[in-house]
Amino acid sequence: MGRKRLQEPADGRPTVHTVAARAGVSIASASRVLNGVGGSPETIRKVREAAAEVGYVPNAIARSLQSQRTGLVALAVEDIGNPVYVEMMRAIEAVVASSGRQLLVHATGGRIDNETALLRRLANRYVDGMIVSPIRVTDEHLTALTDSPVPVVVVGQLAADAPIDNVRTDSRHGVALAVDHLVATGRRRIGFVNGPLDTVPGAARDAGFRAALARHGIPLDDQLIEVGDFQYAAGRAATERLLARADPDALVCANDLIAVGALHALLVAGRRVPQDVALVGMDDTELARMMFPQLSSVSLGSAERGRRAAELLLQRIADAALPPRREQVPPNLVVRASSAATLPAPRPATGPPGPPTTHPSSEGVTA
Amino acid sequence: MGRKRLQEPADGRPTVHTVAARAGVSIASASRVLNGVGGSPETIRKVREAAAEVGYVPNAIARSLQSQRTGLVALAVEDIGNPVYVEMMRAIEAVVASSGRQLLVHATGGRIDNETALLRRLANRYVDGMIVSPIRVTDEHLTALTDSPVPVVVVGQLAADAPIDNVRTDSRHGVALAVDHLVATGRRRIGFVNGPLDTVPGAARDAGFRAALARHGIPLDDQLIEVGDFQYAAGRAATERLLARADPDALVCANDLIAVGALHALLVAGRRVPQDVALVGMDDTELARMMFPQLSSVSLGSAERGRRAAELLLQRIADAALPPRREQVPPNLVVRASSAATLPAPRPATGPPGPPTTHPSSEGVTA
DNA sequence: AGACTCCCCGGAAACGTTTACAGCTATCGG
DNA sequence: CCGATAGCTGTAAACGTTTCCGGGGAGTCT
Repeated sequence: MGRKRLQEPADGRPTVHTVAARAGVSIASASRVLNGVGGSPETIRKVREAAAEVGYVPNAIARSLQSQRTGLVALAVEDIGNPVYVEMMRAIEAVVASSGRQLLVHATGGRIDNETALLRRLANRYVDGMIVSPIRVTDEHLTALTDSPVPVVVVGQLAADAPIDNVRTDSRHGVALAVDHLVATGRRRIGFVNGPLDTVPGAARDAGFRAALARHGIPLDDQLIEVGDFQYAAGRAATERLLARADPDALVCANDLIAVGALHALLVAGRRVPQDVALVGMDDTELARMMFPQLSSVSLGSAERGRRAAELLLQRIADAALPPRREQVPPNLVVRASSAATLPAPRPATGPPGPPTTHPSSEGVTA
Repeated sequence: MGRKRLQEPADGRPTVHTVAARAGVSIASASRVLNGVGGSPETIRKVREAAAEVGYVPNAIARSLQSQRTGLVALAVEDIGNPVYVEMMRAIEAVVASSGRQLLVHATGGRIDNETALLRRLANRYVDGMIVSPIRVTDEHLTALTDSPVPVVVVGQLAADAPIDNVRTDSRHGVALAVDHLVATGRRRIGFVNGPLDTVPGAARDAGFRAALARHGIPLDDQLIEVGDFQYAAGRAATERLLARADPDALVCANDLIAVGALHALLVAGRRVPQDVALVGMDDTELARMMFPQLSSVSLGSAERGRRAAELLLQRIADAALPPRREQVPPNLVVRASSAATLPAPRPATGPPGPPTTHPSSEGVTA
């Protein structure tokens, strides 16, 4: 004499049992109709009616428990305030949404323990997959990535033999594009404001800068290199330090936030941009176009990388047996007003400045 | 002769059954030990050991189904690229994380159908609660809010009698602060670049601007008012249109993105800021401090509003019977270089400009 | 007419966890 | 020495859904 299951939970919300009882069918039939699979016309009508009457909405958790997927995809980035991640997130969100899933965003603050903790928590299956863009990578990190219980795609540099889906760019080459451009327009005392050297992007950009100078036969001057965080304030402070001890005629910045900080520092110091100092940022975010003058910037294809990472992830979710894949998005220099002048005019003592130099607000020329 | 339940699922991941079997105890005991409630020392040792050996991680979905909560909180904003929402999100995330929950971020794009759809989906119980900052509110929207099945907190203006937790600011008064400041420093031809008038913030700011001018006895000049989106590009375009037909000596902008666009348009047009045109933004985001000159801006306490909204939400999740509450965060003008000059010097035909005016990069003075 | 196919339906199992309940042992107090 | 009590344990139900499986009815073909 089994006691009949409660039709209506205490909190009053209808379940499939409520609907089934009201329609006078079994929960199996009700479920089938609600999922649009099977059911006679009469049953379909009755169930639909009952569902509408009680305002039935399926419980996503119960559904997930049954189907073993949550319809959630996570994205973990260092700093959600950095426009480059906003662009990447937008691209990812578009792909993810088109597959009927939702995006969960985590800010790791670049702290590595934070990120490994996140990877560990993946094991509890709350998301179907994760895209992570780590700026520091340790061995522990790497093992957490490789034996993650849910699919993971990494955006960024990764050891060559790591069997992890990976979409990267070549930021070494990106820095080279910037240096080539500056050298070609007559700059020689080229400074570099970088992020922390113990990060993957920081190290790559540093190597790229040194190699590019060497290729042009320009001796490296340590006084022209500064390091800070990948943030506006750090970029501004680093540039102030650099200007206090050296006199660059161009500045390459490791990302756009740093470049904006550098621009601020240059203008405060009375340098004209680009006449006295040419400026090139990196990431080509919206921020670069907002500045006056507009900033030249090396696009690392963040939106494209995001889009591809999302596609890789969706494919892997669909088929876990896929071999690990690796995609690469080439960097691309966009020249704007901040580095447009061809050569640094010899600094006029106090020349007749005329009307304020009208910077062409050009939309930027792709190199 | 009931067939024994499978100990190990096909996908090989350990469940509490696996652990229990390995430890030689019942799943109930295993669960109790793993949750730290009860268990003899011997049982505790055995279960802990077994769990460690098989690398057991509890399945969050099953747990959620049982406990009726997911540990997820959603935030829905119009544009994730707007720094003001980034600041709000950071504040919310801090509170939410300190309660052991995670934040799910939705970008609605300001499309209202998108937002109501989101509210509907809430009924599937995928999150424990939601913070929403709508820029347009319809009746349908309002009913979706009021009879939402999960707790909702609204950040922004709302009809006075809506029984919904709500934290707001007084952006009318915010605009008034800006206008007062500009009038006090000698400006008279004050322009206004607003967002769409069919949005709640757009309408409030418009009303505030008109009221403030009236209070100072300054006649309203429609030529000095422009409207666009709450975005950089729209702000720049709107300012260009405004400058083409009028000659303001100050500009109030409905948010910082618009203000940055306005700054760009002003500089391209050869206007000096603040000497020719004083500029005041709104929201006081990081962006305002990045610009050169740094932008004065009316802080609407977005971080504070976010923090309070998160706290309201957590309290309501804990106790659904609470009466609806309403909190208010006062606006606050921060004066920086973009509106620092006390009065507009009569425009020199072509005066001796000397070295580029060194804008003090002051940290801003709170009014 | 009988066998076979096809479709629909309902019962019940399953997803993995927590927890109410009852039974057991051991300890302690009287 | 016996009863009460406290603490631990295992069985089973519950969360809400999907889905496997077997039964039954209607239709069709031989």
